[in-house]
Amino acid sequence: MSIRLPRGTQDILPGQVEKWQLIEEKARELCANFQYSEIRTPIFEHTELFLRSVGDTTDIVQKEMYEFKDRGDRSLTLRPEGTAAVVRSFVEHKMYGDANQPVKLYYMGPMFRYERPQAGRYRQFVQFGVEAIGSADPAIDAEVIALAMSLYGSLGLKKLKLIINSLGDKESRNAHRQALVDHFKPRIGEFCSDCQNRLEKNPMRILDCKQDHDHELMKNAPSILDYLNTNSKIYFNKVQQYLTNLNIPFEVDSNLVRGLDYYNHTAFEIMSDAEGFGAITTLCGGGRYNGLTEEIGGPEAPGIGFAMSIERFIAALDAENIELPIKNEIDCYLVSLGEEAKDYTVGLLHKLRLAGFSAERDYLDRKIKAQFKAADRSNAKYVAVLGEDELKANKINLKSMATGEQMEIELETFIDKLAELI
RNA sequence: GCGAUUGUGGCGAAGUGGUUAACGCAUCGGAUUGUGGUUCCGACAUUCGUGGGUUCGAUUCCCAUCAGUCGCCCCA
Repeated sequence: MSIRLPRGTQDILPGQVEKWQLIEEKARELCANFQYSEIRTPIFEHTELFLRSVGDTTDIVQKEMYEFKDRGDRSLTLRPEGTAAVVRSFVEHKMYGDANQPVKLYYMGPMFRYERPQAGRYRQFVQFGVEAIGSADPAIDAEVIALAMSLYGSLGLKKLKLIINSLGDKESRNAHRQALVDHFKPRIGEFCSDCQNRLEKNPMRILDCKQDHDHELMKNAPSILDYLNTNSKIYFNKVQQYLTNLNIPFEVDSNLVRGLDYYNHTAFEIMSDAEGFGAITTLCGGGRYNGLTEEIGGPEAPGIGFAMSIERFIAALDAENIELPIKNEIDCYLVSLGEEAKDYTVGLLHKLRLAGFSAERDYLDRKIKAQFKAADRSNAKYVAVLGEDELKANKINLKSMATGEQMEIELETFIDKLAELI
């Protein structure tokens, strides 16, 4: 049996990879306009980093980490998400001392989670993410959200839903937490075992439970929004005001609880509304993480960011039947007949390419008809035919595949002539 | 971790306890001795995910295993 790719991974083949390149290109462009710089961090980190940042009660840490020991018996983990590493790097390289503040970074690369693969879920997947660290201005929350929405918009996605919530600051969260415990505790026995565990560790995540979603205590559970203190309330209102100014429609959903422990204040998710998108609808998730830098051993530096999956981005594009402007054309395909002409095309082909044309020839010793078919299949604009006759006369026959028009050209002026035509 | 479902040529897809494993697309060759998207003709799976069992015989029945797909949990 031949070796197949590991479960939950995928090969991105020609024909698909162009979509990736286009999205990556757009993301970089947009980041340049928004003034975010790329940062590249390792694919793996010390396991400790994720325990401290993502949180050891989260599903990511409890059951999804690709954790391994290296030869020095160190516990390392393939990164399950990007924020932890970026913040680690921010602290490690003392970027809080940089002249430009806040520090605005983006990353793009593979993440790893040990899960059962299904639609829109992989063990290795690619995230594009952004982090703005060093500012607690609600305007930057809006900026980060606007960046994500703009990227989706720039490729034509329309059926998007932005959901936001505020988890408040520490004081608000604690007050809410207490209210939740008081609310659920008397009847926690009626909930699923997960929720029973959550009650003490992270009661907020009970709200996120789909199993107990219809329980009556769920419906009148205390909402975080009622427990926001004045500062948190002002902050959240500002974010909403800015989004409105930017003409970005959104919904507030007080049940939106992001899965990672480090979030506070603004949390948001962008979903696809497209039909046939499958069970997974979240394209992008993010939020504010004031306090995370301290968690990792640095000074205080409030941050916010998001991460989006490129796989899901593409799935959303497909679900909306959006054709991306991708073309793969050949300027000139060289058709040759006879040994001598074939030999000659080796050099001519190279010259064409160095002159800036995309050019190709046959390598399978095919008949002229098959060479034309190959040229047609690969969207060649022109086909140049070189046979014994042409070679003798020092000419080449150039044919436009669109019009069928043909002309005889002096071999010496061939490249110049082609340049005029294209 | 749990559940459902599928696994036949490059792709799509029929099929049966017994021998020639349909068909379509793609590809290659020819009709058209040097010209593309049409048409016609021809070629193209010692083999039905892998291992084991039942059987005189298994691609077809059973078991296991691996893999894909979808769903639950959770998430990007």
